[in-house]
Amino acid sequence: MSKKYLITTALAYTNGPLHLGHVRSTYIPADVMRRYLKLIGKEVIHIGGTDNHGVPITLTAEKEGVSPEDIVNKYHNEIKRDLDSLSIEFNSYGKTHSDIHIKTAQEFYLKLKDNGYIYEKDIEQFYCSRCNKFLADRYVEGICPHCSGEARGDHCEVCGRHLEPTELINPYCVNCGSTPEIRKTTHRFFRLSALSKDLMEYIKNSNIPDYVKNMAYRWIEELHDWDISRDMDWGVPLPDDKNQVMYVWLEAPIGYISFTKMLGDIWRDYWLNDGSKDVKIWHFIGKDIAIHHSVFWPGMLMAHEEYSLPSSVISGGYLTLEGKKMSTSKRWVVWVEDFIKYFDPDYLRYFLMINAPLNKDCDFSFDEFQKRINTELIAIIGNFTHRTIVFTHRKFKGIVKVDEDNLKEEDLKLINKCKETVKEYHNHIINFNFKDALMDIIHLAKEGNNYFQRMEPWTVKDEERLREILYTCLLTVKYIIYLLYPFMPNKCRELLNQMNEELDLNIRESGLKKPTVVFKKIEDRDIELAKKEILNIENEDNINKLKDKGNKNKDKEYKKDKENRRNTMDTITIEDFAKLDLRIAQILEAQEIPKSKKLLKLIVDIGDEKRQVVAGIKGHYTPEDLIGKKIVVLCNLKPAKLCGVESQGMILAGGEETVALLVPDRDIPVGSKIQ
RNA sequence: AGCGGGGUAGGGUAGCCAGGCCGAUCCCGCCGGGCUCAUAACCCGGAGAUCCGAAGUUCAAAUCUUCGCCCCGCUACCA
Repeated sequence: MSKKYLITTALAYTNGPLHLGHVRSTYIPADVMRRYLKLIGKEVIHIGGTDNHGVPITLTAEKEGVSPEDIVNKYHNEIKRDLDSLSIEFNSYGKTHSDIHIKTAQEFYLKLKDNGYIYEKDIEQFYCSRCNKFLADRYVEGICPHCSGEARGDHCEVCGRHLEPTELINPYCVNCGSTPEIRKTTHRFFRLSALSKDLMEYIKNSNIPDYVKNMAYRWIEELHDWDISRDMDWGVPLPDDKNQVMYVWLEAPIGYISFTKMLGDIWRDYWLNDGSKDVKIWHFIGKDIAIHHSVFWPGMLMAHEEYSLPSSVISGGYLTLEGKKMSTSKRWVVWVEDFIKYFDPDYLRYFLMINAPLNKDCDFSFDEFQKRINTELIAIIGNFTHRTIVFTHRKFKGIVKVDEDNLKEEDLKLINKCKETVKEYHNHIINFNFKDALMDIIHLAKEGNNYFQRMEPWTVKDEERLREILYTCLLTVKYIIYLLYPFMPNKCRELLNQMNEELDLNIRESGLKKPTVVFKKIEDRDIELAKKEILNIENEDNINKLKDKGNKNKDKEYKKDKENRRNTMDTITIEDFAKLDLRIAQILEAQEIPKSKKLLKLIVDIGDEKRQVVAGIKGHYTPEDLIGKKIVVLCNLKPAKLCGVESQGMILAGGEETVALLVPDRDIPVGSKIQ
């Protein structure tokens, strides 16, 4: 094994906080690895940060009427807070919108230029004269010339064909709807194609997982040069043309280097490739950016010539939520911030790592989460550690130590199992098989339980023998804590604290604190509550299950709880109410949104302007019913996109099975304020 | 549509690349028994799988080949 390790995690994009998918595919595995390497005495640093440039951030900023910096700072802080809340630790955590990064990226660019990898070429791009800017591919939509379907930028949504954006029929700017013109502009290109042989060789010899390799090979077969400049002003300015910025995918990965530089001169030990270094660079990422990290980024590093190439790219699979694809816009997502209000962060770390092998897609479901925690972690591992500590405390008030030479065969058998488990676990971790590593711990705890059962320490009268048995159990507990620590650092610290012990594989004779339950069960009610409040669903099945159990008290409690929550949520002041801009509006147009089950798109007159509002009343009202109706609209609701359609307000309606719109019972003018 | 992954007992999942050790692994669930130190936990035993379908290669296939069916993800902000 190498001595030094540089672990990086994908730079989070600062236009939203973190959700469970992010942490499962990237941050938790990286932190587990980091903690493990540190535990076995390696020099390891974890470098991360946020990616702050690119078009989506400028759009969000425009929408919210603030500067891109404001958006970046807001989400940078939220993302870091989420990472902290899960005990994901960094040696350095930076921002790409920072002096050190901009300087590093510009130097990198100039080096590529000096080495002959950058050239200029005129290209044609859409330019929106109303928005006054060049439009990135995905901000132009139009009709596909092949199938007449709806196409976006360089890709047809209907037939799936790749298009040149300029081929689009009736193109329009997604932002303002006007027809963009084609303008010439001079872009910088990175001579990636010159590197295809070297890249092929590099990938073949690297430790990148096979399926990433396969993807990369296919990519390299048709390697094009890379357009690396953009006509906009939010980003890292090109050092040789201040009117353009670097394409984010060129600039962002350089952040791994910039943020290492934040640690001072030691950055050279990790990045400079002078042939003498024994450093492994591991990039933890989500599978969507595997190509960037296995082809583009190594290509950049090769062209630069001074830096080490990644040793491996660890590409995490995707997470679905309750069997369905996550979607931030459809709000089918669990944010880290919300999750940890209900459950222990260490439980999340455990679950996400044991649920499936890292490279596979898998599902997060609240029921599965509860089951795994209660029946595996708590019933097997937690039970063994707890029964050992409680029993020892009762008998001896402290940790007992004995001479290992006197131990019996059955004792040594368990201790041997501990030692074997350490080896197996090690192999699993360094091969990124986190699930298997956790299974090793479960198996060890099962052996522990088995031993405890067979030895029946509660019947043993001979004190010396009892000490031996408990010593064997306590030692096994220490092994379990040691191995579990990278996954559940806080719970393990708690256990060690109770035992008055250190994080290692020995035990000392010392006093035990009065044991308390460290791994607490997840109750059905917590799961129901979380489902309801996080996912916004009431799971009738599970509520029924509670009833079926005949546990009337629980049922009553649950109902009471529910009512309490309703009541506490209700009281607001008149000032709160005054924040709502509610007005009488008239529906001018209404049409169905084809892709959706519930939504109608309405154009409403709110007095001084017309608004597009999306309403979830399809099936309850037909578009014809609605036109001309006067209704109530909440006008100052933050705009949102539903099923891809912008909604600039909310109409008021009530009811569940039968839905009714709120309408004024006398005729009053459009635009009248509700108060 | 293209690309990637996958279909193994009630639910998850290992094995498949390097065919025989597979009369198929492990975790949960289920059934029976035991124990009472422990968070209704723990321990022992058991039942339960035409390894998606069809054809082929082979002395031998869950594992290789071909065809078909089905699921999921990516290709669009997003790991």
